[in-house]
Amino acid sequence: MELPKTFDAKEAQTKWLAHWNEKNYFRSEPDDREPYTIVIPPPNVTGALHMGHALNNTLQDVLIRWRRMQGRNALWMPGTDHAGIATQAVVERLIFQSEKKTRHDLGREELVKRIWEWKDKYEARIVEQLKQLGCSCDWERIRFTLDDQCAKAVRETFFNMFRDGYIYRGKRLVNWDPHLQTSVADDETYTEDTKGGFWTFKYEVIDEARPSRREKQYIQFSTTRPETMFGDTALCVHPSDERYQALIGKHVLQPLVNRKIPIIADGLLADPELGTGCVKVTPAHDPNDYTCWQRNPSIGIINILNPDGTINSEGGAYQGQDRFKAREAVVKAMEELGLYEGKEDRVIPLKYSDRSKSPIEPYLSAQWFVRMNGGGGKAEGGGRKAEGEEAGLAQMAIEAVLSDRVKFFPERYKNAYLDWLGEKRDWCISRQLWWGHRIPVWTRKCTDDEDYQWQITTWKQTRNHWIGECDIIPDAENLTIHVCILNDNSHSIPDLEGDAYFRSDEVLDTWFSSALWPYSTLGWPEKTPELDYYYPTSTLCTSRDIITLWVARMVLTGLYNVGEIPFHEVYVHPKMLDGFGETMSKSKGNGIDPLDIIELYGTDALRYAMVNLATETQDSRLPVVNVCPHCSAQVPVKQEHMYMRTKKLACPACKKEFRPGGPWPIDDTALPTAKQGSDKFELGRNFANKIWNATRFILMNLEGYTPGEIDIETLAIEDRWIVSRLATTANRVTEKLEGYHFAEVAKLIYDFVWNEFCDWYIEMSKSRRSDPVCQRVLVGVLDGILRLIHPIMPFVSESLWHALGEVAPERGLPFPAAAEESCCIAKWPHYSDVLIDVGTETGIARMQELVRGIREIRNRYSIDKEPLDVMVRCSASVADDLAALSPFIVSLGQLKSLECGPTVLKPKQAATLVNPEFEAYVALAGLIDPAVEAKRLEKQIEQMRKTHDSTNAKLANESFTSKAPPEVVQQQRDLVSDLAQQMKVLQANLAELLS
RNA sequence: GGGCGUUUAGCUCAGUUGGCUAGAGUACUACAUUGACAUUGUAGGGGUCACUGGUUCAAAUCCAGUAACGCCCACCA
Repeated sequence: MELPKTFDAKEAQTKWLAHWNEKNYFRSEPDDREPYTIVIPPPNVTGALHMGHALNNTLQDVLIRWRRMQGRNALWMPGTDHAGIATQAVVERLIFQSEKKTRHDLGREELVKRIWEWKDKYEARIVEQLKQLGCSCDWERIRFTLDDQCAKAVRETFFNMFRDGYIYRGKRLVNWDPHLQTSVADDETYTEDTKGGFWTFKYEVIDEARPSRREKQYIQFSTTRPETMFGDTALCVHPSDERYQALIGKHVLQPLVNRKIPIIADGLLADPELGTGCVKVTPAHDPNDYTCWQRNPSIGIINILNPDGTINSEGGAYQGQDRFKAREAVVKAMEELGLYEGKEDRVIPLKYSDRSKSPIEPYLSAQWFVRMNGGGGKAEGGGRKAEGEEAGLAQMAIEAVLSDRVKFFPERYKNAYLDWLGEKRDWCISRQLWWGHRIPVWTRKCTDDEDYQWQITTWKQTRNHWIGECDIIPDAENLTIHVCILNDNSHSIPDLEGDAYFRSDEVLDTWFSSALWPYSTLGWPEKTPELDYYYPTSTLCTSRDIITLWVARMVLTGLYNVGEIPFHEVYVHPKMLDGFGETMSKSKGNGIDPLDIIELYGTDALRYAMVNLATETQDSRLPVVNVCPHCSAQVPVKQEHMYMRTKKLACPACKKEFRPGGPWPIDDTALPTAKQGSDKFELGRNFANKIWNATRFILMNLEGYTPGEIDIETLAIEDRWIVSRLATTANRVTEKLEGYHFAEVAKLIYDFVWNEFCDWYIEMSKSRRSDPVCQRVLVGVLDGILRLIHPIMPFVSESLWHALGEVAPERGLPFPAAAEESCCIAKWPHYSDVLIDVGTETGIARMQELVRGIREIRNRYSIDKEPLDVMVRCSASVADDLAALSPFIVSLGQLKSLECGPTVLKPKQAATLVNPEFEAYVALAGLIDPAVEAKRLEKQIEQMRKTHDSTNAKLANESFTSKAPPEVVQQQRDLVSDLAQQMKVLQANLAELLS
């Protein structure tokens, strides 16, 4: 049997993807085994997967494949996220580009239809990419956060929270676009430095004790937005600002609307260093003032704007004026009143709407919230409550982590989670969008109080009987009634609408449905066998920037809805940065397309690189080069190529032009685009090829292979060694996986395969080609390697698994067994500690040191091939060990002769190798230049002396010998005596050279 | 401004509870070449562990401070 000379990644990917699919290996259904479950962080359907996804999903697949091999019933639940604003914005932009139509031109139904079409296309693309990555998801279970089942879960959650009083109607400042008359999400806005002003005015202080006092007292304050003055409900100073101590608690007169407003102290709002140190408070039109009002609710809050950006009736005479016109008018009026103190020009960061490019107004608007703090307070008996729910939803989620029921890896990320939840800020769940779960609330604006009362009575008495489960939130202030019904049915909606209850236009925050993901995907609210079996899931694997938005909310809703945490462990992986230490993003144009990498290096190489850079503490940089599409030369990427500023580059090698690689929005037909590459991926590709060729070699030398038990007692030392190293490695790999130390897993396997198995064991096996024991060991170790490598590099391992299976279907250490039909379902290796033998490992290490020393001397004297004579002076027991390995030392060191023992004669001209356990003399008659060799020896001795003397000095220090642990002191003593011994040998040799 | 990180070889990164002469990969240099693998092999050079103090017999490692960088959150009337 002979394999091709190199591993063909593309061929293997095509072949095994189809094969695995056909065999249905990744299907999981509840059974008697212990489950291992991961729900995928659903990628947004906004576009293609990027390297962050490649990292995230590779790590999940490693965990899933590993656990599957361990015999767990492994389910990786796949799916995608509708991603509200992000998706809607992308589709809207595209429609506008191609058809010059806005969403208002299309209408809600048409836009949503278009987005669904978009979703179908991109979901398919994402699934295809995940498959290309080798992800072993149970694809039959794929879900979407906006599908019917998720909608059901959303509806159930919303209804329950509504009924339990966790959902309430509240006011909140939103970004209002007066031009489009809609609110916009934060990420739909951009901030631009804009010329503005910094005006200083004064208000008159009302002296209540002596109202007739002649001399009026004023207080100055500054603002960038004079027109909001009608909405001022306070002035604010810093509590420790000495200038204003006497004024705190007094009132001033707002002259334009003749309102008396207080002077308050708030250290969070007022900055004594800025302007006059006094600031006006306009809660309805400024986010900071708004939070100030929340801290000081007594000051009140007044909205002065109409939805179109004109001043409303609160502005008195200014009603109807546009806000910018009003600004000038206000300044003029204040000036006329003698209350204007001056203006300086200032550049102000101003928020604009992405869509209309017009300035955003912070605008007070009614929204739906989920209460985070305290019980809902509405559930009377009957309502099912999770344990600890009285303390509030946030508190439940906090305690789940504090009690270690949910564990974070690395642990430090639990701070981010706890800090954020600790603020217990209510969660605004309504969004003024069209793409998402529509809020299941119908609202009636009642005509008068009588109507309002009648409606409430009706609800209580009759309507809820035939509409099904429903609940209401009455709003007496606005004579409004909100109804939430659990299930739409044939008569409920017409009935409601016939009675002038109209459904909310708004949709839910996209995180509301994501928050239910771990159990909505398993069928909740139905009591499915899946929910019972797989929930709580095992591991959540995510990136740190959504610990708050997503992880915290999953824990919270999981406890509320299911009464149980959603996952036991949260693994937070590092971020991938570009070569300059910046996060990769589309707008910067510094992203890398995983499909480029797969194309150039293969999936296994990509996966290896991802695992290898998933270190414990650090984010990882990934410097890339452009691979010239003409000649494949590697052209480094420079920072100025980012933001897609560089449209073309000339290849320094072939002088032809190309476009730099990256996430370009459109294809350029005129100029070929470079693919991007990196040596990080070469490492993985080379490694896959190394394993391929090691297998290739083994398969070529298996003539006459018979399976059989390995008796470790009678094994040759090198066999004993590699078996011991395999057992050690496998057991450590398992440990590292359990702790999510992915990079160390990659390294352990790489080192074992390359530096031990290939570099040494296979080399040693070459002189024993037809030895059945050696064949069994080779096959057995290779078998273990393929299993170990499979979670990281599934394709190459599967290819080799099948190739090996043809020749050696029965194999194993120490007992042979029939190999499984696929590496996917092969048993994860675990070797008994009996196989580990430290003594043998040190014996081989000594041999390796000797061989390396001989090679070094060969190199130093440029002796290519000529066989050498080597004499090793050592103790009798070391001599025995070396004798057992002497054929290998002779062949690996290309020796003519090797003599070991306590009393060997050293030759006159020899290069010396020293070691605590032996001295080796490599006979080099006539080849040594005594002067050069002497110089080298002197240098070596000098270095030894330095260490020797400093260590000796340390030992002479009594505090060291008394305070340091005895084993450390002993180590140092041994070091000194070893060095002394070795220096003696070298000096003797030096003397002989010079004589 | 608050929080969390990072700073070790030209580059990308390891370095467990402080303890042998600080490691790997890559790049570089020299040599090798038909027998598993040039996606290779053998060897070599390359480090004031960001800086300053402190604790300790002993600091890359622990503590404090400084500087630079990154991320998250808040904010600039």
